Amino acid sequence: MPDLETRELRYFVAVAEELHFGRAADRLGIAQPPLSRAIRLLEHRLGVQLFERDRRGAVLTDAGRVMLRESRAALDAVEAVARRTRRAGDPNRPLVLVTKAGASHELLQRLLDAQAAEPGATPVDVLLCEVGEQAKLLRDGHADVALMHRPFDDLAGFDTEDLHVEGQIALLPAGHPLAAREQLTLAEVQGVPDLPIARWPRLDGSYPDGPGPEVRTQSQLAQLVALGKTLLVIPASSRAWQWPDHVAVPVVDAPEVTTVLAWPPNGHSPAIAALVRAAAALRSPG
Amino acid sequence: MPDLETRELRYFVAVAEELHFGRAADRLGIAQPPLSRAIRLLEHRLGVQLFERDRRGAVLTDAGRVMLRESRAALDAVEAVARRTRRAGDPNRPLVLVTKAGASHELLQRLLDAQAAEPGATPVDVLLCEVGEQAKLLRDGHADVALMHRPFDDLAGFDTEDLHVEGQIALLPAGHPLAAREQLTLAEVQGVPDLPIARWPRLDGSYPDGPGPEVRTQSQLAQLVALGKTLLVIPASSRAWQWPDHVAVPVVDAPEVTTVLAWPPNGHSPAIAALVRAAAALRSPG
DNA sequence: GCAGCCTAATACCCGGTGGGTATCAGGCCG
DNA sequence: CGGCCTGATACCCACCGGGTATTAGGCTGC
Repeated sequence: MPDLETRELRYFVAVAEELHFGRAADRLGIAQPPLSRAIRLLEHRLGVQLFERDRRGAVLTDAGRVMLRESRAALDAVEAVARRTRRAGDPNRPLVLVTKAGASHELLQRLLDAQAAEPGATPVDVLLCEVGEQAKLLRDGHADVALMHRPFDDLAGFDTEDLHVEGQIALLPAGHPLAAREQLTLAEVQGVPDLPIARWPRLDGSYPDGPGPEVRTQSQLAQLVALGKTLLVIPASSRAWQWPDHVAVPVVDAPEVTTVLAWPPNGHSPAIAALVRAAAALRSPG
Repeated sequence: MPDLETRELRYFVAVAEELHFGRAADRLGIAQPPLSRAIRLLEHRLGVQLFERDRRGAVLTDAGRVMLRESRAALDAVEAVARRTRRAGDPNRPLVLVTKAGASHELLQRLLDAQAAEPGATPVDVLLCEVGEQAKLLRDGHADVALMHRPFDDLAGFDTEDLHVEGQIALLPAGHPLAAREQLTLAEVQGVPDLPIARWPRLDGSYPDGPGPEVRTQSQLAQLVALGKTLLVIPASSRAWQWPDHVAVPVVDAPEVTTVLAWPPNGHSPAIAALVRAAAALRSPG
């Protein structure tokens, strides 16, 4: 049985995401018949049915869902080969550190300063991305290390070093009754009917049910808070980007948030190792 | 720039491992000229030199070493797609748990019993492998979960659950002077000139320097111990497979060994989740 | 109930490219 | 200097991945 080719994986992923052979073929820039044929050959080779063909398109079987998950990981790994190899060929390549736009700059600044102070330190490029994208960028080789937040981010499959632990605060409009409180509980925060908590997309892109507005990016969220449409529970250090007329109140029983440095587990490059050392040194005495 | 195909990765890995185009072509079952061409196209597409061509074959550049590491991971991921998808299509597939041959059966037995006791438990197949192979089998989809040992095994990239912590013992011939002691230290054990400690291969397959015999498998080792050629420092629970005329003495300052359950981080299948729950429950009251 | 559509599947053709064979080129060695 | 062992070049072929045209089968709506 011949091995899978990445082309076949890309074809499968396209169909699995579109659930429609025609649109998937469009997206791939090929015609529909060869795509249908490729998928059926794939099913035949694997001995597994991946789609239930329906008049209205196609739906994934259980095996298809497994394959989709695995295929995405494999394609990221293949992309990472190309990216990391190219970057390794560049003699004075910088490290790429990715972090959420809007997260605290203070910790990052200290980390960069500490690392730059070491002799022969590799320069570090900082890449800002939207919430939840760090893991993908790390996996597909766009970035070398990431600042992430437990328990929010998907840390599966990475090596990590804890940098900082902090509590969370609620961000409220200044005039709101709760804004005068010294502290709040999660129950109180979740029970405010006029300020429902915004909903973030899940890993698969869908949104949980609930009254709050759907939100994809930090800037959307910032705007909604400015409009007084929602409230936020965020790490204390993120207070930096609150609007002038908002108030931060500690939420005493919210889970603690740990800022971690994460990197892909394979073969520690010296540059990454040095950065991790700097990070570890930063934490213990500080 | 077209994406990398797994065929190209396999070609590259073959050459990188053989460091010889002719032998690599042999191994791949193709002729040498197309292989040379494929590699040079690859270098051209990536814009990176991967090999220094020498008369006596080829040697890897720095970028080539990066690519080799990344390629192996990517190929494992692609293989895992096929394996896991096939297995997902099998309606009553068992979970495959891999563990080192020769490790303690006691803990494993308790784990299997605990899991089997739950209603609707998935059957579990046990796969035995040689030292250090678990990680690869887990990565390429041959196994679903593994019993591994920190700090010995390569746990990078897996989710883990600690199961058991224990000290280590030295295994000696019964007649040896140190066999009469109540306990030993690492320094004493390493200083026995007539019983040098055996050497295991590193991750890349090479052996560290030293006086002890080179060893690849548990059975080789068992034989050497039986012959009185070497001594062992091993987790206390592995005492089970000692020969009749050998003696176990605790090594007080040896690092503690943690037995962990490890599994690939992507999308927790219910079956794995149930096994992990059983494992966690096993640990806390026990 | 039949016409029209929207889906995926089938039939068939074509060209690019991956692979084979034969050969070349250049150092090391005897 | 001549064998020889390396990778590189030249050239050819056939396979298969992709395109176009068409079919098949439902659901929808008039």
